[in-house]
Amino acid sequence: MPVTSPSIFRTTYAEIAAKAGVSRATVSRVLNGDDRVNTERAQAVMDAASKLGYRTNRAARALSTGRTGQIAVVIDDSPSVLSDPFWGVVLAGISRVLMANDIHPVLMVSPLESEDSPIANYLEGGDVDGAIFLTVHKEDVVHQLAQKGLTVVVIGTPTDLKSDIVYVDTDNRAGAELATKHLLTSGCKEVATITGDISAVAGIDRLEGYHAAHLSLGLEVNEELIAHGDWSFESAKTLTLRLLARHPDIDGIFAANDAMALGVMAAVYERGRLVPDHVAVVGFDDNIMAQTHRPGLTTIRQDILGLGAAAAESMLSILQGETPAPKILPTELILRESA
Amino acid sequence: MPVTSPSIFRTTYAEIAAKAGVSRATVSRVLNGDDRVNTERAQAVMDAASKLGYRTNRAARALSTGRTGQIAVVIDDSPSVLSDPFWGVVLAGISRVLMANDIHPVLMVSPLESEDSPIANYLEGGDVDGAIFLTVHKEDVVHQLAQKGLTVVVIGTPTDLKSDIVYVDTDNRAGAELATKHLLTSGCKEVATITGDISAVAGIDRLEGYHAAHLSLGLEVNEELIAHGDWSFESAKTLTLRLLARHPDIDGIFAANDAMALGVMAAVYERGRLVPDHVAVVGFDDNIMAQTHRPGLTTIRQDILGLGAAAAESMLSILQGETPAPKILPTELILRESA
DNA sequence: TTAAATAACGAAATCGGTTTCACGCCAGCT
DNA sequence: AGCTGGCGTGAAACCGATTTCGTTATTTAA
Repeated sequence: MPVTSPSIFRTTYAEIAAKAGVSRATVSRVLNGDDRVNTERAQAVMDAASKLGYRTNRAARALSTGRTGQIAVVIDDSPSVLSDPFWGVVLAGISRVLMANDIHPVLMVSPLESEDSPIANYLEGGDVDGAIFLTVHKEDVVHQLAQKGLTVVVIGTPTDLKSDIVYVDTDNRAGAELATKHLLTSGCKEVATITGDISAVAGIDRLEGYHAAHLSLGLEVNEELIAHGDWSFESAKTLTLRLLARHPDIDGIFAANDAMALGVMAAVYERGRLVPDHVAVVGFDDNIMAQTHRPGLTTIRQDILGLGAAAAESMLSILQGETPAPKILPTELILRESA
Repeated sequence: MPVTSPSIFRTTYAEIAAKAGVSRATVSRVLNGDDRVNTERAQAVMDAASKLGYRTNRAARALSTGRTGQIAVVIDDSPSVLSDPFWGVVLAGISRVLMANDIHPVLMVSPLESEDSPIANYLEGGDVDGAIFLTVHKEDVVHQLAQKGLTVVVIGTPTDLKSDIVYVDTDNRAGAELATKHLLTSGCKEVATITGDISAVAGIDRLEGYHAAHLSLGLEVNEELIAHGDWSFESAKTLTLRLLARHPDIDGIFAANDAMALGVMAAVYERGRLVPDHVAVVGFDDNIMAQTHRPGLTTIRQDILGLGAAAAESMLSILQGETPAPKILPTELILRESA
């Protein structure tokens, strides 16, 4: 056993019990807020506990109660998802809420391909009380895990809405509508869009918002102005070049996320045109890139921190035995120079 | 007790023991690779275990061994550190290595102000085998924790090098030297620098690199060309405006990180000058902003994923009873348009 | 005034692995 | 032949908190 002793000092119920002159059972009762204990004794226990610097041994508690006080946060790192600042902020939101409730997030960065990948296996192992999924991995795997009794919350709307999986999401549709309307009502005649991945619900919803904006303003959508990207800077850049070549009169573009909006702008400049003078651009997310880019990107801000917090709250709520409804968070138009 | 039963199925040693016709002790020995067990029996145990879908109960093991198989990853979220993609990637690196060793990272996003903040308290509680600190919080707090027996690894060089705390870092000095040399040897005559926070070692080291580059080329450093920023876009922008006003002949600027490099560029444009034509700019980090910005930012790439991985490896190494040396990771110059 | 109910509390079992200890057995030694 | 030394194994103790189950002591109801 090549192991050094982690010489961290711990006091146990036994010591507190001895010092306070009660049994371990009573110590447990007091420390867990059971009010049926004689006031003086309770006080004695509290005193002893704080004097001895007691800290509960979570492993022991977990073994005894079957609750670990830990929630897995699962991130699919296909290429390198965490390099997107978005997820970092979501993590912060989750962490904040969980920690406030004395629950610890266990980070698992790894693809969750199949039902018997190491992660799935671990999640079933009962070493966490639940799992929050940050990107919709194989949705069916998540389902299977839920089926097996794992408490699950996903961030992002599931494809299969009939499933009763609890989720939280940004109001992508309304946000996209807001963005598109802004372009349409601020002088643009020909507003194109670069969509995200259309196999993802977020991608679909943001496209629907684009449609909805036209509809509510009594305008027709020209299907030729819709180009299907994949959320990436590069895809947006190429698609925009193509769009502009075919439709030189385009004067506004809604990109389904900020990274693509930057790609759009890069393309616009490459064609020798200016943002927003010739082509106005609106993005979606409001991440740092949107703020530091020149010209500043007009975009839809989602409450990312709130998204994480909401997911954590839903998780806690389920763990309390409630059945929270899905939460859809509102968005906000942030005006900068690009539109 | 407002609690639902997490109905996850578990099999225990007892069941395996029964099925294989041995004692629990033997099951434990087999499953932990003790080779002193009769081969046939061992095989029987293995079969039974896999047939029953055994998964070890980490809480039970932790209680028994005193090792939890968990490492805290502590992030100071003063403003909102996680919105910097840098840390997300570090996290991924840590996670990858740890998971491969069946150790789980527990995320703690919270300021670690004092020795008795909730986090410090938790870390002392022994519910993790060690802690990796992502931004150097109050360095003395980390020391105190180490003193109390917590196994500690920090990312970033500590101010107090005499302390024997294990750390990993990027070679900031060499990277900065590389950046500055690139500017000096590609035609720039007046190369300024916007430093990072000089109270941080990374800030100091990158400034030293700037000096070293001049020195090794036999050039004098003009102290007036050094402006002290705080890593932020804004600080760099204001400082650059001031520098350019006072020294119009500046034709190259090394910014101590990418965010500031973008600030520098913003300022340069605002003065009506062009990058790299009039002023060449080099950053440090190579984050997404560097890649998506126009013009592309020439910068120093650090191996961020490797940084996290190295930290995790050092942690594992300490846990094995070894005493790893600090690791300093090399950097690389990435050429784009800005210089 | 007595029986039944209730309150306060401790002894002991429990959660599921790990580890010490002792026992039986066989090989190798004198 | 009689010992010593290992080896393989299981019984049982143990980690620390929780919880059931009784046992007293104190009320309340009859």
